Amino acid sequence: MARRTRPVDTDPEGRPVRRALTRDYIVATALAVLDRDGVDGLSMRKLATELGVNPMAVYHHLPNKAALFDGVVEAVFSEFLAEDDLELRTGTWRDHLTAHLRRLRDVLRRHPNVLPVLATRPAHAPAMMEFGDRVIGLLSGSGFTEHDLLVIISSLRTYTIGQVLNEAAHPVGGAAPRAEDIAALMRRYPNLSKALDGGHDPDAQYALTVQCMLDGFENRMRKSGMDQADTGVAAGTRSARS
Amino acid sequence: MARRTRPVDTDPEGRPVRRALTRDYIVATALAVLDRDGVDGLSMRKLATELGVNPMAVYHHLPNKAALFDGVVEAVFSEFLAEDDLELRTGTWRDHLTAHLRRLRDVLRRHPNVLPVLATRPAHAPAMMEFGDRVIGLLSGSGFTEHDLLVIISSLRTYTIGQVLNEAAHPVGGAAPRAEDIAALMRRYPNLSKALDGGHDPDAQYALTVQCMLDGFENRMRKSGMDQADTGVAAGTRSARS
DNA sequence: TAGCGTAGGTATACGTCGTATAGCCAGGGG
DNA sequence: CCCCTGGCTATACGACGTATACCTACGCTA
Repeated sequence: MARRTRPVDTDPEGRPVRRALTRDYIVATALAVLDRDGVDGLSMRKLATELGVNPMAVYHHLPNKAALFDGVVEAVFSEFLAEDDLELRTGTWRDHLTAHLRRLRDVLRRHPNVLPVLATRPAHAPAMMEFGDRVIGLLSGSGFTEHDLLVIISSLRTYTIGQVLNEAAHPVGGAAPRAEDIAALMRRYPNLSKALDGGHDPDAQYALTVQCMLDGFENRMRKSGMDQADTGVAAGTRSARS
Repeated sequence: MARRTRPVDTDPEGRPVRRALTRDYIVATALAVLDRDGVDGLSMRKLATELGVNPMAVYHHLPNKAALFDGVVEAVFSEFLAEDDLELRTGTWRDHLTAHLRRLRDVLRRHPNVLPVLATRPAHAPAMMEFGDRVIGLLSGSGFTEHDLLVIISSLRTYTIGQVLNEAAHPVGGAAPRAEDIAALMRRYPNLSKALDGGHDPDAQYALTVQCMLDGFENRMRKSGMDQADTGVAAGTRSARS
């Protein structure tokens, strides 16, 4: 491998075979490897060969592996923010928040292998702050204080990430569980079994919990109805059971 | 090291210096090391020297490191269940649930370094199932269906774990952030800054969010008031702002 | 009591990991 | 023209998880 030592190598037809190495390109490749091979499958050395480069080359753009992980998490949030920008801003504050969270959940579910990394890197990701800031700005006229909006959005974000993490269930040290073992184990718990017969729909559980949380926040924190056409939403959607 | 090859070595006074090696003893030692040195500080080799034993000895009691992590998580949950057993069962369903969650949160906060491991190992821990099962049984007479109770308890558990994980903020790949950097970064987001002046109390946020979630669940899912002395709790605690 | 299987430890080794250190080399500014 | 510097390579080190093989005292049966 690496028959030539030149910055731009060429394939037999003479076209460049290796892109210029930048931080963004490295991070994007790392995200792809992570999606494909999981957390334990992403090593600096494998990343380097994926880039067609010496392992140490990466260290000229990123100080260490932790910074690489930071970059990957940031990339995922950037993906979310890009999608989020496309949405129009109509409807009630509840519509805004639920749509926001749905997009967040979609992006996270698209990268299940990033979740263990993302979930343990909470507050200091700039994209995460961007997330909070824009939602607070968006809903600042809806009758909540900024502080309350921060509580709302960060609690919902925490729950959303945790829920997607639960559904993905990719333990950080390897060792995926087998579904039948779980089922066998659960038979030992009668109340759990009773709660689970008739199946269990995680999507419905998520949606229901979010609506309940919004109800609760509105009930305790909302000062008055400053939002247009937004009265009685909680009561009106009482029938929205799964 | 290991001057004698016998299962029980002795110190100069002749007392045994090494306890018998069992799965439980290994797991307990691993938990102690994890608490002290963090996830990246727990290796099979360090654990073995901590036990005064050859690295491979551990593999006679646990198949691999993932199983060791499973055991540690199980041990933490067992700690929680032991404390939980001591509590009396009086008061309303809200009292039960909030007390339950407070104990869970306390135990988790006692082991911040276990959190990244625990949070990525969600459903198949027997102690976690025990958790759900007993709460469902405890609250089965409170006007919720078993299925709804499962939704409630698992959502609250997910939020609780995520919140403690956020507060601990120990990223899985190393790289702890510095508080001043976070503050500097936050100044770039005006809405966030406005929301955070006057300080931010994570305990209050947690308690408030839990109460709001309980309000919401009660509002949408509770059939009738079968619990004693429990009517109007949500409205009655409206003034319990932080 | 002699023999032996086995449980539970040790010894050694392999391949992989993150990354420190040092060298190499083309492009550009004096 | 020469040298500095930025970006890549080469090599090396120590730690990691764990496969494999070996050893040895204990408890069983005959």
